[in-house]
Amino acid sequence: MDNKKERIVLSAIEMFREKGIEKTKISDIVKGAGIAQGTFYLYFSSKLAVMPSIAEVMVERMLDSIKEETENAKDINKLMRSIVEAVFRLTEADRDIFALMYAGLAATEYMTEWESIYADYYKWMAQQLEVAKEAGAIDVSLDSEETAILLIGLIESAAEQTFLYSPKGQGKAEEKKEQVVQFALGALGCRNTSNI
Amino acid sequence: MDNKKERIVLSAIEMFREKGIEKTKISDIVKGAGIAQGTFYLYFSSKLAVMPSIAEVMVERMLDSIKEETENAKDINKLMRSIVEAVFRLTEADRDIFALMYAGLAATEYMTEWESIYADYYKWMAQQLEVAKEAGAIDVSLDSEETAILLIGLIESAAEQTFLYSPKGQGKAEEKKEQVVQFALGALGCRNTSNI
Amino acid sequence: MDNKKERIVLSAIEMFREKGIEKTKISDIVKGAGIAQGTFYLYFSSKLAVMPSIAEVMVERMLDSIKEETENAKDINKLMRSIVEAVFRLTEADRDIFALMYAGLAATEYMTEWESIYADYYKWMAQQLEVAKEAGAIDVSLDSEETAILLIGLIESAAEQTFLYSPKGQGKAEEKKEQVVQFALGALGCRNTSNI
Amino acid sequence: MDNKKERIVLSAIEMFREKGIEKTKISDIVKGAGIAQGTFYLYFSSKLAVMPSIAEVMVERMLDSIKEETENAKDINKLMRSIVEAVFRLTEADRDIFALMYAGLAATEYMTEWESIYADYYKWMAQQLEVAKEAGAIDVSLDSEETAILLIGLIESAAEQTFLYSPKGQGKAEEKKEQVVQFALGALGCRNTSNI
DNA sequence: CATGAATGAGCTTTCATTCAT
DNA sequence: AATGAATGAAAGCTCATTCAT
Repeated sequence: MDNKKERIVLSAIEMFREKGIEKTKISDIVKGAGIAQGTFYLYFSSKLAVMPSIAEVMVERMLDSIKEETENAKDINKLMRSIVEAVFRLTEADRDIFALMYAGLAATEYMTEWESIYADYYKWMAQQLEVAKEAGAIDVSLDSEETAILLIGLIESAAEQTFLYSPKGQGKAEEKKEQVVQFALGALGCRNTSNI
Repeated sequence: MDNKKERIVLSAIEMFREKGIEKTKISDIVKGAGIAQGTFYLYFSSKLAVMPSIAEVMVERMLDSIKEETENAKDINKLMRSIVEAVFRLTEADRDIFALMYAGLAATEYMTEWESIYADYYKWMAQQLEVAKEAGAIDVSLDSEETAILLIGLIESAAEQTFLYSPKGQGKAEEKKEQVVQFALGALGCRNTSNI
Repeated sequence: MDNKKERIVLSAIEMFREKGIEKTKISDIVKGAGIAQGTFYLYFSSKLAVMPSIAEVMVERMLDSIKEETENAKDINKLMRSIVEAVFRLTEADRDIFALMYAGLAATEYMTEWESIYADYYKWMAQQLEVAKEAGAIDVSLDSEETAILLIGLIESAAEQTFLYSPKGQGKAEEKKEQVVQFALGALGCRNTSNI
Repeated sequence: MDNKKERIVLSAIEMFREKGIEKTKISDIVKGAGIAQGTFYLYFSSKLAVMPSIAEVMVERMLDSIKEETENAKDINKLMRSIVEAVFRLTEADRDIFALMYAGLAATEYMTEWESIYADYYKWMAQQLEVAKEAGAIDVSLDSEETAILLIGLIESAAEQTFLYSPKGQGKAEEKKEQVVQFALGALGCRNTSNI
């Protein structure tokens, strides 16, 4: 059943996180999934071919988490803070998986699948910006779609820089988050409102 | 001689770019470098251990190229445009190498070397912001160091999104660049000046 | 139904011819036969176990073709020419199948089934020789049975040498055939009659 | 060294003979050759790629043996007897190897290498026929080259039929040999001389 | 009788690493 | 320092075979 495919994906996430991509063997994945070696090949052609499925799961988790976090954020200021909060939190928690997602997708021909994987995420963010525009909170001349993409890229790169690439940056996470929020609000044309 | 080490790095860039990281074998690298199999191990302990050296070369190229491009940029507006221009151009030209750099570093324990590799790049950008502050062109309350990091992350993620992850995004590169410039200037607190 | 068995045999001929014995998988055969993987085992115990059935089909085709070709051959001279003609023609057309028959049978314990598969063929040839003897056309001291076997072996080996093993021998087929006919007639003790 | 290649070929002959082609694993071959698994692939790309080398060895052995056997055969009659004797003897002794040679070569793309492998054998036989012609022992109108090929094919097919394909034919080997000799001499146009 | 998803033993093949030269 | 033939551990992958449906 498709049950099997899902079990492979979840096991792969688990294993990649535990041992890294290079050191994870297909035999590890199938062991974790509780299926036979050959069964793996009925669903995926190689270890890296699992990556898009993993990314899908991760981005979905990310978006769910952000939606939850921003449930009570009524103004753009709070919204942005909540988003940054969620992204930083998840990047820290799953830093290894995010790293391997970038690695896995980048290392392969699957790279251009990114966009479709992020589609929902981008769309949601664009909708938030639309709402903010209607509320007169941000610059109405911004292109919501494109700005959404830039915002997400900005926040993710900051989170990655903090948790993935910086040996000691994690202590400064709070400052970093504040910086990103300010930077983002400025870019959205509502710096003043953000001064508290 | 150190000549040999350099030849290994250049050959590795070439091979990784041609065949991807996974499929590049040490035998390919040494063949390209014109040295013997065993010699590789006198300089690097593994395939991925070459990554930091590759990244160094690439970031250096990137910074050199940006410096050249921004030579005549006298105000923050032009400066930002020039930087975006340079980053987009290089990302497009060397998109495969950048992808593999992220992949290669992310896949390994070398990830935290990123920061030191980017150090000069960050420093240069911070200096530019200082200059802009002194000229009264941007918000003086910004932390130059941190803002530099965010700016670079923002621009790179936009370029990557355009050239690496988006199957057809390349046609919209000009629009994308303009968006990033506006976004960045807004974040720096000088949106109005950027209106042409 | 036995329909299924036949479809397996025909599909196996097709597949072996297309991809060779080694590279033909049971999955290929069943795909070609339009039946399920498991069904194969209801009729044959393995890939090579299909060989005798294939050989039967092929030798039957061969004998039918020879009979047709020799229908109007009234003297030993014409008969021999017609046989050589038919064997060469079929070997050329089905060279790949003959090769794989030898291979398939030789590679297994089924090798000694050859003889029973060839039985009708040998018998028919022996009868022809008997007729020729009665007509005083060939040496009456020959053992028809044994000579039949030798003749068939001779002609087949010549045809194989021409079409299977010789990269460029095919251009010389006409000469070859003439050589074989002369050789055979000589062996049968009727060289002079064959001079035209 | 080339020593290694030779050891692989000899071990392959040994193993194929013992266990058959299908059941012989590359690990068996390398074990027999006393080399490492990987070393095999420095010399041959697959199990079947060894076949031409095996065939070379076998045909060489065959020719050597025939030469030895025919050393004292002064007339065509004795010569033919000696050749048949040698071919039958070797086919019986090495029946399994001959079977696998046909199987192995036939099963692959190496089939057309047969001709070059047999070249020396054909040449030697043609020379013998030339000598017989000069001695007036056989029909001078025969094409030595082509007749040599037919003769070898005839004798081999008879020997194979006797030892490879016939379950109980081995008891009749002596008769078979006599039949072949008579058949061959007849074909060469010297039946009368052969009547003893 | 027929199916075909699942199996997993065991093969082929790779390729990083070594070390005598 | 440099070599590259040889290694062999270990991985990928196949595919004949089974068996619940």
